[in-house]
Amino acid sequence: MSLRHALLGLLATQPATGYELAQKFDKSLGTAWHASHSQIYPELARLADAGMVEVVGEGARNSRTYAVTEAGYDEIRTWLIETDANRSQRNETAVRWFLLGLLKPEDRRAAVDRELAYAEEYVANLRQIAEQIDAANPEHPFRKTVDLGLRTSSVMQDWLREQR
Amino acid sequence: MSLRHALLGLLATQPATGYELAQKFDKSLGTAWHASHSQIYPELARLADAGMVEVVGEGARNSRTYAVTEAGYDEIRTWLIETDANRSQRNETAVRWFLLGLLKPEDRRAAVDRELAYAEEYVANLRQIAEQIDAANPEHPFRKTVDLGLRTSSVMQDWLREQR
DNA sequence: AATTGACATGTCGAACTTGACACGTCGAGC
DNA sequence: GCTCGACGTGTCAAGTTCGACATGTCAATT
Repeated sequence: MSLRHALLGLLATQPATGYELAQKFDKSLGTAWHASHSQIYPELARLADAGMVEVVGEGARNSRTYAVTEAGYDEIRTWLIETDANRSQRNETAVRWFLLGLLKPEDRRAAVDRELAYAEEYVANLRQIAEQIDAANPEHPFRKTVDLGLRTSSVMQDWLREQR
Repeated sequence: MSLRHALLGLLATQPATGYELAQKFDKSLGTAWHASHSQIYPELARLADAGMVEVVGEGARNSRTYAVTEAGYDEIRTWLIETDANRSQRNETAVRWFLLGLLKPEDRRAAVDRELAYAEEYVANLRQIAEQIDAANPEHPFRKTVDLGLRTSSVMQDWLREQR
């Protein structure tokens, strides 16, 4: 179950409320995994039961801020180093790109242009995130992942242009 | 529901049995979507009910070969050109890479080496597929997707090496 | 003749995910 | 004082996916 580790990872970077985690999923980890609040809250409760996270503060509007415990950090470490990765993927964009070759040239062009427009948007978003991180803390552990995203996006954009 | 379109896409390339489709999911489309036979058979039946695929042959061991109908091809086309992509993703490998930055240097090294070993394997597999396609039919609609895979893999390998 | 392994299809329960519904708080602007 | 929008947590039904169980065929080896 990656949701668990994704949550632990986000909390390891910085303590947060369930609400904030839901936002971070879309903002930073969204390329890798998506989860909505209806999954996040119950999973946070289970993680707290398991002693992997703990409430470190309560704020307005009944909010609870969680942080990773030692046990939680161990869980991340074990998962990354000792467990075999589940390589399962689900990427609708990739399915679409796969099927591009089945279309007639004029249809393909329309589909490719759509994808290029989206890619443009996506890269702009990544650049913005990169700037935000650089301004706040260039040593942020996720900074390098943003770079990876930018590099692969560049390859993908080139490829899409060739498919027009 | 992308499973449906993934199946239609694979069948559009070449008629196949449910069993063959399950293999192709791992072999070619596996990077983009995974589905096991327990999903594939029922979905094929639904597609047949909807008139998007039809049985074009029956072989040994009660096997049925399906092919895409005109209606099925229309469905692919409409999906690619007119529907908005669902950008949701689930990629455990990416989650792992994201969390790499949280590890201590020596731990990170171990995790990165694991990932590099897997990437090596993955690229070797892609190269083999590329050769097979080139030998059989270099114009195969999926050939270009294999190239994309190779290019992005190369970027990812470079990135992983930098994280050691 | 028996065994083994790939071929081939199918079902079912458990687990996961999504999207809608539900409730309430706080701050800013009118 | 009221309204609106963001903040914040929660549940539940419906749909999707996974893994295990189940059944049987065919070809090649022992």
